[in-house]
Amino acid sequence: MKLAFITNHTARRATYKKRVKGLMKKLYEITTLCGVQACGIVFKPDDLEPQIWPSIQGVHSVLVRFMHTPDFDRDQKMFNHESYLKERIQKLNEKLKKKMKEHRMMWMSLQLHHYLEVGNVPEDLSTLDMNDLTYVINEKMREIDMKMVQLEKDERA
Amino acid sequence: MKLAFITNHTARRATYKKRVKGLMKKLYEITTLCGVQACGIVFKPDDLEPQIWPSIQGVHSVLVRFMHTPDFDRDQKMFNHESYLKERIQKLNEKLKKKMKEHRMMWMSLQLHHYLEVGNVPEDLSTLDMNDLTYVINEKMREIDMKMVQLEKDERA
DNA sequence: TTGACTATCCTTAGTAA
DNA sequence: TTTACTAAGGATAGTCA
Repeated sequence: MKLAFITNHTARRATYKKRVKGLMKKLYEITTLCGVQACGIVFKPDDLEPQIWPSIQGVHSVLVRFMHTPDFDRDQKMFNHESYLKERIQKLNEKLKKKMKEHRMMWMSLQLHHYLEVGNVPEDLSTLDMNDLTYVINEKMREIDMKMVQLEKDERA
Repeated sequence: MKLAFITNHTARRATYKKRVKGLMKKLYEITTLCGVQACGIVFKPDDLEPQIWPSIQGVHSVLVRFMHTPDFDRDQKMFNHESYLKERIQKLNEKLKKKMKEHRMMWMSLQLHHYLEVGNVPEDLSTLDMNDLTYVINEKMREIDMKMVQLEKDERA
């Protein structure tokens, strides 16, 4: 097997699940066998909460020790909340925008497919003034799209 | 082999050396294969410097992120204004996603209906009243707009 | 101590239910 | 989606130099 990013989503997920379990087991084993203190932290891209070993308290304990090692500059602004927040929100928004676009396109194909296969319409929508509604909605959608484009431009600038 | 502390000093040292190497390799593999962010720290009792992966900078990067996870904040009782803000923005993002999804579904249903009606659109459409659904949709639009503005503000702030 | 070297055991990718 | 299974390859305890 090639040691490279697994592009297939389900395969990657499966591998991750197995390997994270294996990793945590290895951590448990080395600490038990060798009497050392260890911790591990793994962040999945879409998961806010990390996988950790052995526990929040355990990780914390290791981190405190780590931050007191000679090499580590304690005065670094590593826990500057504000700058971290900004960065994180920006990334979140980028992801969100991407997802929104993808979803919209997906829905269009799905709906079209549904029409071609089944050929029916939701009944509660059949009495609406479609011209007015679609106009308003399309306007709103365009505004949102433009905002998104603007945001992307701003980010690039 | 029994999974317990190896009392023999040399044997323990040998095992440690091998297993630490294996552990770091596993970390490298899971990050490469699954595109996740991870770090590992191991302290030997007699060694001041820990074994780390991937590097001081890499560990640092993961720790910054870890220090900002909700659970850790809660554990640290760091209920300051910034973490409150972060939580709020997270909730906002979630709500926005939800609204966008709802909105997309409705919009696509409407679009589909419009599509189906093309060719035999009733001529007296303009006499139909906007009903409750129109109101609901416009409400949702406004909410989405407000969230977008809020997010943009937060982003710039 | 360290660095091979293997036999054994473990992990896990792929597969199927 | 998860769970179970298994062959293949990988990790490593024990050993020797």
